[in-house]
Amino acid sequence: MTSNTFHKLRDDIENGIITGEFAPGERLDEVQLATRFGVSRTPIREALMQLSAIGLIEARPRRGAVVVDPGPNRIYEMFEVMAELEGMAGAMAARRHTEEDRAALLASHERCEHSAISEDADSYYYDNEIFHHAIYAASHSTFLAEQCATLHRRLRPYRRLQLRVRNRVKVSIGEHGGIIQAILDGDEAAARQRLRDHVAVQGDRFSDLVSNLSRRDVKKTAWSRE
Amino acid sequence: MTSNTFHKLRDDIENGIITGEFAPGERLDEVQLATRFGVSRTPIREALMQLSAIGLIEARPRRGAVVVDPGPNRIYEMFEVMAELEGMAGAMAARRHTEEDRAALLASHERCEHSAISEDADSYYYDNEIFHHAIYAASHSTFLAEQCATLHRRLRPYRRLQLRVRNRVKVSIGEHGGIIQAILDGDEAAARQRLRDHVAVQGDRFSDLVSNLSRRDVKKTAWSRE
DNA sequence: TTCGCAGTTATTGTATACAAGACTATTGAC
DNA sequence: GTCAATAGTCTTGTATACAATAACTGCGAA
Repeated sequence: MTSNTFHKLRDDIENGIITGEFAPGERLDEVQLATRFGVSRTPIREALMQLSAIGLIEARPRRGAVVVDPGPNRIYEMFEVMAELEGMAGAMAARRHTEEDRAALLASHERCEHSAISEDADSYYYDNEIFHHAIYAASHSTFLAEQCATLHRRLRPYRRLQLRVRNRVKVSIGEHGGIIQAILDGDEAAARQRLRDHVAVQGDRFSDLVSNLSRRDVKKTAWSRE
Repeated sequence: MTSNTFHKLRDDIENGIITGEFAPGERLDEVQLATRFGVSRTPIREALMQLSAIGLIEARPRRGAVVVDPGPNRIYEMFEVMAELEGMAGAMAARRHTEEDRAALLASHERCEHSAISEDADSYYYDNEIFHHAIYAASHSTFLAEQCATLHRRLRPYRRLQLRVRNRVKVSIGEHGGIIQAILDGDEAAARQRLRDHVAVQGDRFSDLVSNLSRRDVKKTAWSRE
């Protein structure tokens, strides 16, 4: 548990970005972060380097690091790729899922239904992640699972925005049911297609996303006046 | 041109890994690299941090960094994902390519044919990269293009191994022709399918890959005796 | 009043010094 | 003779000091 110092820093800052504590476009001051976390600048810099490599922040030479602010277009592109990767994971899961995968999928699906009924947005959000990770695991491709998990994580904040749309949770649950069935039936094509559609931000959902983004932007500018 | 010091370091080490100068499993000593590049340990560490975040090296706490050694299985998985992403890029390129994209695709294809005829393996390898990047660009999804480029880069060494297989270059050129045609015809499904098949490591090609990998391993152990 | 230049300040980039954990070798005991 | 424990060394992780550059502010001139 020694070098977890810097590892923990990385996760903390990453979480700060994902939760919106560090708003997109915000400058990340090294000494400020250092004093905040009670460490020197060195481990902070190393954490920022990693985040920069992942693409969460942009390190401009001699000008500090800022949280990247992907425009609606780029966010849409990210969801597009995510949809394709999830579809792929679904197809592979349909072909390769084991008895344990089947149990995990069903269990996570039930938990999602439970949270949806209790209308607890946060717990649904959490259980939804478990559901998707169960699919990644069932694909039995560790590399694909990692790629999916990484992208899923990066899209977290926007996924969260989407859940605010009226009835989205209910619709989502219904889609989950169809996905589970396709996977357990071993129907690759259906699993791929349903997961693609489930993840993709198409039609109305895109305008909903943009609308939510701009609402968040207002809050961001309010913050930046502090 | 100021902070390019560390940026250059990162690229240099990355290149060293990709070209095989730093063999998989090899330990990367910080002071050794520092003296070699004539800098202090600090920028070296920052470069290693980025490579660790990308997944090219594994940083074990207090025990140094080693070049990751993906087994045949993982390499296969990476090609699988690459095939899917390239197929996606091809489908989007078929739908969205502009007149400039068309020109770039045809030009890069011709260059590939030229290198293939002259049987210059290195220049074919290089022109092949340009061809694929032309497809990424034609997809007009910057995020997808970035993802493809990153994965393409990581698979470089293994791609190179594959070209050593007899007749692979000739077959590859033929596939390129079909891909170009599908894209320019606007045939999304065909473009996706042909690119998938072109990239995927299926059937004999997988055993060829494994065979070449083990041959490389022999060379690696020979190196490590130096 | 506004634009431009220069000096100052503040922040990043790099080096070095110090601390702490892991590997190794040697010695002692069984 | 072999195994284990301890001391020593080596390497990584962190802090601090110094250097260099970009941003800012203030002053002056057009």
